[in-house]
Amino acid sequence: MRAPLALPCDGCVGRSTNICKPLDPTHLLVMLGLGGMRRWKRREMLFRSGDAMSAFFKIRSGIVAVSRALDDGRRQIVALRVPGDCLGYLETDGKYCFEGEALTDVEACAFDRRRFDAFAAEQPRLASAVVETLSAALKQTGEAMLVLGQLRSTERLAHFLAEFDSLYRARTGSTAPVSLRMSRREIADYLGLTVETVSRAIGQLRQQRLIDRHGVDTIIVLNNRGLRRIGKVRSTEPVGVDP
Amino acid sequence: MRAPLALPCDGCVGRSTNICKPLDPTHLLVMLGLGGMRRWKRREMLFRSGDAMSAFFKIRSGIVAVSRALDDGRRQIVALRVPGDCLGYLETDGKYCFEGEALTDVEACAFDRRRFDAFAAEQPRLASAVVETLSAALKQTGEAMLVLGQLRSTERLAHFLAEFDSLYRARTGSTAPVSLRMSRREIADYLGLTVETVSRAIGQLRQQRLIDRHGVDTIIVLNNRGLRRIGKVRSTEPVGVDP
DNA sequence: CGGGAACTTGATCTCGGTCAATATTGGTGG
DNA sequence: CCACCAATATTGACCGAGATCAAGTTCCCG
Repeated sequence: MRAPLALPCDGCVGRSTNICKPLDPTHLLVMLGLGGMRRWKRREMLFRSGDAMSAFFKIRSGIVAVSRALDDGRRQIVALRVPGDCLGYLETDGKYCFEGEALTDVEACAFDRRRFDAFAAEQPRLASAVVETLSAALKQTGEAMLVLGQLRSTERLAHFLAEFDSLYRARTGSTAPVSLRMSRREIADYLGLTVETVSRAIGQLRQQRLIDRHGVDTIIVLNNRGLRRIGKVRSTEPVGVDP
Repeated sequence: MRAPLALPCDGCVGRSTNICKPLDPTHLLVMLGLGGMRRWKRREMLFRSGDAMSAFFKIRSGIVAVSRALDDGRRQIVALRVPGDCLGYLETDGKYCFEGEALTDVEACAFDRRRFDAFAAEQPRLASAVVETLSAALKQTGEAMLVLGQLRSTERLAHFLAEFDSLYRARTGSTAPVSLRMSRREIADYLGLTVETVSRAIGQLRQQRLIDRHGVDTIIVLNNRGLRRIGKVRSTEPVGVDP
């Protein structure tokens, strides 16, 4: 259960205004002051580590990678954010402390942080939603640390694919094959591996008939349960039954 | 800046009551209903993954490891919590989702979660302190993912020692050598390495005169800055100057 | 089509894991 | 307080997963 933070940009697709799921319309207008919905193209940065922070974002469509880089070029993708998720919330004395990069074309609402904080201070409901969101993120990163610290390369990939597949299905309700839209480099930076190793791991899982490919960036999950077993996913999904 | 969450157990050492840094004494009595201060001995569990969650904890003294384990024995320590920190806050449908193990003898205050939530819902100040605490934890885990995913063994150890040393100094104000009180296994489980590799990495850093040892579990940091350079610590410390 | 980027595949190397043999150490009881 | 012993740590030899280096190959996109 992720992203319980309901914000006014929700459910506004195709309308002429961003405000339609109100808590309290008067306040929402204030919050949206920073610019409401914005768009980014694939590979563009929503924000950079060290930039002065003004806004955080709630994704309407697309996928964003939140990452942290070393001077020597190594980088670690710390989380993937999908529609409904928030990002760009963490700061270190007024500056973003991670990078946010659009992995696909992205639409997101920007919220002025100062105004949001002021607003949340008077809205216990909203404040506790923020706590929920942060708690969920913290659980995820705990799991991610287990993956990075303890799993081998193929286990890591299986874990990732199973989780992403489940998340994608849960969010879209779709049965269509998942299109990752992530390059090998991006997957590698997420899993703490090299592109070559990711490539080989994909080969292995394919040989085991757990996944298949249609084009480079569409990976079809044939056997979610099998992936979960290999990836040591402890959780309760998936819903459907497969071989 | 960690652990901004001020709770009524703070500053109560040596008094006959736990309540002395009040926000509002009437409410605090309610919150403390679960039992106030408790003690654990080294190696005891404060809570286990899967246990029904009733309380979370704020550490008065000692160090606690928060971890996640695999069925096959592998485990990953996800965070170290020191005096002033809270832990045991995350849950998955009413159950703890991590393990909390005392690395030293520990004193901590237990807070009934339900009552705390109810209380926080009416105290915007407290709610935003929770947000602060979770945000800080999330920044830490982001950094930890970078360490696990991108750094080599000696870099990981250097990073860890530098951070722990700084944290320890900041919290205690002491100049005395840091006594880790962690076994090689615990360090290994934190850094995603084996005990042998940790042992060898300690040897290397010692050869470089960056650290020294007095007994097995007291590691003396001789050159914090040097460790930070090796461990790719980007942050702003340390305060003092050393060679 | 053509060219360049991304991906795959193969060969080799290296870091860290594994296994095994000491060496320390700290806790316990005499 | 000391001696002993089990637990923990160190060290060495070897191995293997994954990194690195180097070709190919495929896939986009103009």
